[in-house]
Amino acid sequence: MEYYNKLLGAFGPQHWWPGDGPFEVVVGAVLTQNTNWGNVERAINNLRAAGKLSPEALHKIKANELAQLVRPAGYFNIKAKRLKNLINWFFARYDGDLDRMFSQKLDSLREELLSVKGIGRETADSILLYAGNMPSFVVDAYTYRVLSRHHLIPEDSTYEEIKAFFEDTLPEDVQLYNEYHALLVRVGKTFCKPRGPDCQRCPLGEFLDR
DNA sequence: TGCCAGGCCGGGT
DNA sequence: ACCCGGCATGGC
Repeated sequence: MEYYNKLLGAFGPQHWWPGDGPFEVVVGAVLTQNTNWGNVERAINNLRAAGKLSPEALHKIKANELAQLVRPAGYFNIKAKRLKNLINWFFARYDGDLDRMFSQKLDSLREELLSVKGIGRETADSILLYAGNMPSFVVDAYTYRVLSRHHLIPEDSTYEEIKAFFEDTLPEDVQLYNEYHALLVRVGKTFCKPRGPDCQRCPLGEFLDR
């Protein structure tokens, strides 16, 4: 919580995924896998312009046509398949009804999402938190890098361990999880580059090793 | 120009 | 149980 307050004080609210509706967040969560958000926005704009930004439209569209629309997001063939996998499951299991899906219990819904090919932990947690407003902390490469560089977690921590590190010590608050993750991405982008120390003026303090 | 981006899967040790 | 290559566009 102390780190959260430092980051919030340094950067202010990041307002991630506020509007646009939960379905767009679901789509964005898949498209942003290992990809810059700016490219994801282009892909989403393509979908919107083509009238394909709805569960029904994505259910009907063919994977190869979808791939061309999401091309700017990179890995477009694989992401088109992953989106189709998710949407097919979503209709088979929940009849394309987001409210029904998010009325499930968090843990069981998370397991269901993870069973869809192409939906891993971060994507599942992003959907749960940012689309479903469910308290599932999102871990990503920045989270790991920032925490391990500052020796807040062991180098060999797993995803689930890092997730538990936050969930076990923070109040279970959706808005807090939302903002904290966004702030960790922000501080990671600004100060914790993949290479080099370059941690001057980091709100969490400097680290000396790389 | 090379490196990086809000990962995940599948195959090989 | 890890480790690694593949997937691909756009910005700096």
